Amino acid sequence: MRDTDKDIIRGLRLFADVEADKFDSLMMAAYAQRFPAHVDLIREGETADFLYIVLEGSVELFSTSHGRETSMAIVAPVSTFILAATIKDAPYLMAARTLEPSKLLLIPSSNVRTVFGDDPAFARAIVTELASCYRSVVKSMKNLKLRTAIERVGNYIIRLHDKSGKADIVELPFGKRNLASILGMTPENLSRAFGALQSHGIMMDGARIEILDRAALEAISKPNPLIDDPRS
Amino acid sequence: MRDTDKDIIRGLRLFADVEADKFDSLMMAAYAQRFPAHVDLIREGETADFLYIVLEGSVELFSTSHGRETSMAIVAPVSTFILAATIKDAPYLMAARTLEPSKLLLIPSSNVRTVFGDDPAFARAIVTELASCYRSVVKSMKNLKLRTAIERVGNYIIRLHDKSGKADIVELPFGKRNLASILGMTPENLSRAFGALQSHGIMMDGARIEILDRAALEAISKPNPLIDDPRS
DNA sequence: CGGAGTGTTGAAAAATTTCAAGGGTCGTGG
DNA sequence: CCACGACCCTTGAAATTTTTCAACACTCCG
Repeated sequence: MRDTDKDIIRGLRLFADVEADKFDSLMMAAYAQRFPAHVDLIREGETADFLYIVLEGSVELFSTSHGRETSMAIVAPVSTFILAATIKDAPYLMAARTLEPSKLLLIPSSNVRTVFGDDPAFARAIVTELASCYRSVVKSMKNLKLRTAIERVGNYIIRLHDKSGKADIVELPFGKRNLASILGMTPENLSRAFGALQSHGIMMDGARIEILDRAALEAISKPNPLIDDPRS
Repeated sequence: MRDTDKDIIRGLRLFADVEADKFDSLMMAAYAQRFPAHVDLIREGETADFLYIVLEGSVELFSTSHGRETSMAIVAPVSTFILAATIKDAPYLMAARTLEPSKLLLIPSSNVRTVFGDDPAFARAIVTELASCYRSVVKSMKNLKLRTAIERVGNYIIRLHDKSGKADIVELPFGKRNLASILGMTPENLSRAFGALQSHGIMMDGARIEILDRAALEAISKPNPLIDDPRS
């Protein structure tokens, strides 16, 4: 692995306080690799041989059952995925594929578990990361169960707006088909939701969204920090 | 705390390998308490002062947003709840109330975090428990997003059947109103789903369900181990 | 004996999905 | 370089699912 990669990884909260020799032993076993877009990385049901970290690009986590498919999450840099399966040495509950050309770090699960046992700082970082993942899924589930389709779309736009530093125009970070699946609806329904929201403070133009009236958007979306706030 | 309680707790996987003095320091700070049915234990947004463990009875985790409410999970003995908030010292994302008279163990969050740092065996147990919780929510979410209402109800019955050791008659462990919310539908819709399933291998009688034709029930429910299997 | 809470059923309303068609973009191969 | 096909997004209309509203039976408890 290249030293520049190593520096980036060292900077992650997950590894920040890991002892030097433990970190080196993890990195020795790990390797960074580039993948083209739309490549299958893992399949549901396989056992978790590696912990993955997205360094560049983005990865879709999705699940399938009897002919239906749904996106569970999109992982952007810099984040881990399938940490829980790695910890439990259990089969993946979600499949993963690249959405765009991506650079990933793969660390053998057994090494992760070993260092977890040897290095309390790493253990603490792992458990914090896992707790964050858990809370993130809980928020997704609240989003799905407590909101209508239009509210979900509206709040998604509000979050984009916040992330952009309240820019006048925000851009969808991936295709509407994927977004629809993440938000638990069909692409057609997402299209109509965007249409409906144009009377409530936004103006769509392809993947670009102009925020004209944030207050109106909030009025119909009813944001809730305990669902939307990425901190907490 | 009574010694019999202590023995029960010592038997939990979470505490099985904890060093004796660490365990005692946790138990010294903890207390077991009985609560009547339908008592609010915690509210969303409060900070996580305690880790809870259900010793007897059952607890509903639920969430609210702008006048709507949904059940997120029902916690049966012996399990923890709100572990992630405890670890992160963050606000609860879910509220909790007893469903029936219950006995709970409350351990101050700060003690949990301290022992987590001091005792590698406890750290490992915590992270395993948390990973299980995470995987459990992911499965719930797959259940919601990949299945129709009838399939969710059918698979719920199949799980009950399995848990009972394939008894001819199984009993719903809590009210249909709660079950409907857990399964992401209205009580009316659950009623109709039960009705529809009577042509597919079951016979309802109040809270009792007779399993007449497991194969027919599976045919319409399409079970999937990566959603339904509580192990894995 | 009320009265509250729970579960069921029917009918109407609303939300969502499905099906079908068409416009647009992009990349590849002729 | 252009044409074609593949894919994505949008829109309309119909079908389906789900929710809502209303009424009613039943049980449990005070």
